[in-house]
Amino acid sequence: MIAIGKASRQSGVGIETIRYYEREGIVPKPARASNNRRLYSEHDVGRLRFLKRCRELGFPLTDARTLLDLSEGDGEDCQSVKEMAEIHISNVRDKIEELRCLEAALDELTANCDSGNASCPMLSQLRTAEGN
Amino acid sequence: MIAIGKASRQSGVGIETIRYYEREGIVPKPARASNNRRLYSEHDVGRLRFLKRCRELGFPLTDARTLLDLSEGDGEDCQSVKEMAEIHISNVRDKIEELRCLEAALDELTANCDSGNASCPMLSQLRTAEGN
DNA sequence: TATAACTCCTGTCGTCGCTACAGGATCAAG
DNA sequence: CTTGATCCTGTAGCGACGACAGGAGTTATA
Repeated sequence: MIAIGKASRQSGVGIETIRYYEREGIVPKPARASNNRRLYSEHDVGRLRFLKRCRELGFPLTDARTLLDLSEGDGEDCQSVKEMAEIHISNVRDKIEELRCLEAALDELTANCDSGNASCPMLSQLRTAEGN
Repeated sequence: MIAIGKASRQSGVGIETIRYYEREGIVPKPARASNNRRLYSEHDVGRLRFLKRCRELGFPLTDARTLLDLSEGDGEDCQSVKEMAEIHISNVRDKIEELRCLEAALDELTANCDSGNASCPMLSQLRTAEGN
């Protein structure tokens, strides 16, 4: 059983974040030492690592929580997992598309923006553009 | 001079958002009618539209504010505008790249996820994966 | 043994850009 | 005169933490 600092280092989840997960009920309350300090087991650290990976994959915390629950429950519901993942993938793809449009629009706006210009073409576009 | 609801409709910026911009000092405090209601001029509405377009282009609000200031100041500093825009474009590109990596990782994780599976390959990956 | 330096505790506020109330005043139309 | 739309101020909530403050306990060094 290790203290929170070590659990943080071993899992890659920040100390404040671990306490936040506890407050939010994402992870169960850990054991406490006689001096009131939190004590984590290997299993607890594993949970934190699991959550970390879900977050790195961009899952919202509520999804991460659900995935953790699915992972710890008996009879893994692969179908539910797949559905969640596919919704998430679709959101990611939408976001990519949105950002590509943004990128193109910004490129176009700054195309004629050069240091020699007296009046900035980007600003005048921003002032006068019709709603897209 | 029009009331806030009309200004909202004409600019596409929500009423609460307009008041928020005012509180934050993004736009100057508008005139007030004798009944204490805000009154907006054409120019005020133009400012709101300008901000709306900046936000649609993904600029953070502080940048939008700076762009607005540049736009209203005398002697437009096209160079500054370009710099801000290029930093923003670079952020957008980074984000796209990040999301593409995510997308690939998610695709791989869910590849073997089928309804017939007793134990979910995605969950077991999440449990055992080495830190990337 | 004294003290410094570290880790931990609880609790609260700040981030970003709004959005959604609550609770009230005022206004326009029928 | 009543209904309903619009407006006002002020505050709280979102997501997912991060950064304190202020205190208590622990470990390492002189």
